[in-house]
Amino acid sequence: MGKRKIDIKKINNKNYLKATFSKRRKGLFCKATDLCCLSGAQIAIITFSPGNKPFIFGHPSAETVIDRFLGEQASCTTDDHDDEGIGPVEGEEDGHEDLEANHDEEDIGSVDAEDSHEDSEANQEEEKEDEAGGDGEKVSVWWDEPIDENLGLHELKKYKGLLECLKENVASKLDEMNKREFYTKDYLAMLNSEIGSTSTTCQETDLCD
Amino acid sequence: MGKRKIDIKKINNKNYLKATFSKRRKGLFCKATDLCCLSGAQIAIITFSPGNKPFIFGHPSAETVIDRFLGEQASCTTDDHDDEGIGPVEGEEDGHEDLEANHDEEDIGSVDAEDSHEDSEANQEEEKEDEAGGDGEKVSVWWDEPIDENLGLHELKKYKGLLECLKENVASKLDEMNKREFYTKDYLAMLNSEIGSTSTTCQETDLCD
DNA sequence: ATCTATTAATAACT
DNA sequence: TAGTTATTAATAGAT
Repeated sequence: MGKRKIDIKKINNKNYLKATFSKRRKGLFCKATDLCCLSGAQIAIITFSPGNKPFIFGHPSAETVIDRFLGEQASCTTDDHDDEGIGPVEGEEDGHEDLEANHDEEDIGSVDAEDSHEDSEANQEEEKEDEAGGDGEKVSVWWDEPIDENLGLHELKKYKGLLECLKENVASKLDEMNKREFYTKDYLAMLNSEIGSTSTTCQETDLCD
Repeated sequence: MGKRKIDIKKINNKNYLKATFSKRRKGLFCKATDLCCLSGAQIAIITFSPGNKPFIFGHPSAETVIDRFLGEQASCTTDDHDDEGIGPVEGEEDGHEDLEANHDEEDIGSVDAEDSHEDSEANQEEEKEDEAGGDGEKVSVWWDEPIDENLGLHELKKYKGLLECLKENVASKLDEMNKREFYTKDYLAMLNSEIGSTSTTCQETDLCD
């Protein structure tokens, strides 16, 4: 999708590698957000960059989705190939509702090691990839642009749109399933508190620019 | 990117929802694969569709990346906001090498509940989304198109390209770090056994068509 | 499931 | 290192 078609093979140039990883990770997380907003799907993405820095995406939170996955895996000891270690997920707890998140409360939480802007859920943090040596580890949640750096109206608008999107998503889910209020507790409460506006349905807030 | 710009908001039409989720999940996994191949990053994606079916992507395997993430998280009990439950990942085990996968052996393993083509790592499985009721659960790994369905030269070519890509990726990593041979055991061995060809660098094997 | 008009992502450049 | 542009890639709507 660039000015020239590139081969999907390992990039050796460190600078190009870093730039490409950053751009494409951002694009990946953006795609994931779109998918969450459009379908209400639960998605977690764990990425370890070439510099070994973790970048996490999660809706409703990485931990929630991971726990659910691991939980289903654990309860699925039926079929096994041979020695693949962990079996697949299966029709466990078949009719498990929609927002299956038997957790306490975490969200698209963001934690950061250098700055400390742990405020909203839909956080965006930019991690400057060091070198492959990878000594400084960080966790990035939901995109880049640390709030402290590009802090401005534009960023806030993006957050707002994102949160509103999640809000609508949760609302839809609840309406659809009409259960699991604890889910709302975590998000709608947060959303309403974090943002004092009404509704933007996250459509034109250029989440992916 | 379609014939008309759409709002990124919850889709209510069930059929459109399913179609969109399928298409976009495929696109998401494709993007993840590209990123893995290009940068050598470790990525895991856990998705629960609107029908509550899990679709898993992982390189080198979902479990590997998840374990690494959870491991770093566990060893990072330093900073904590308040009651967010789980803290972030931090500069733990700072200089941890590249292929940090203290696991036994799993890979982009694919497990499936209906078919049973547990052969290669870079597996692609198509899960027909049921309805939101979600009674039949499955695990999908790396794309759709179950081998048993579209089984053909085209699919094999795609697998081949994908595996070769992973192979090159692993090879690059090893060359770069020169350690963790167990990693190779899982993949290079598999790759060499699964595919009797040479090298395709997964560039023109249209992994994302 | 395929096809195609469009939009969106991004490689190269600045 | 962030922004711009030419192209390619993803995909919404239709078949």
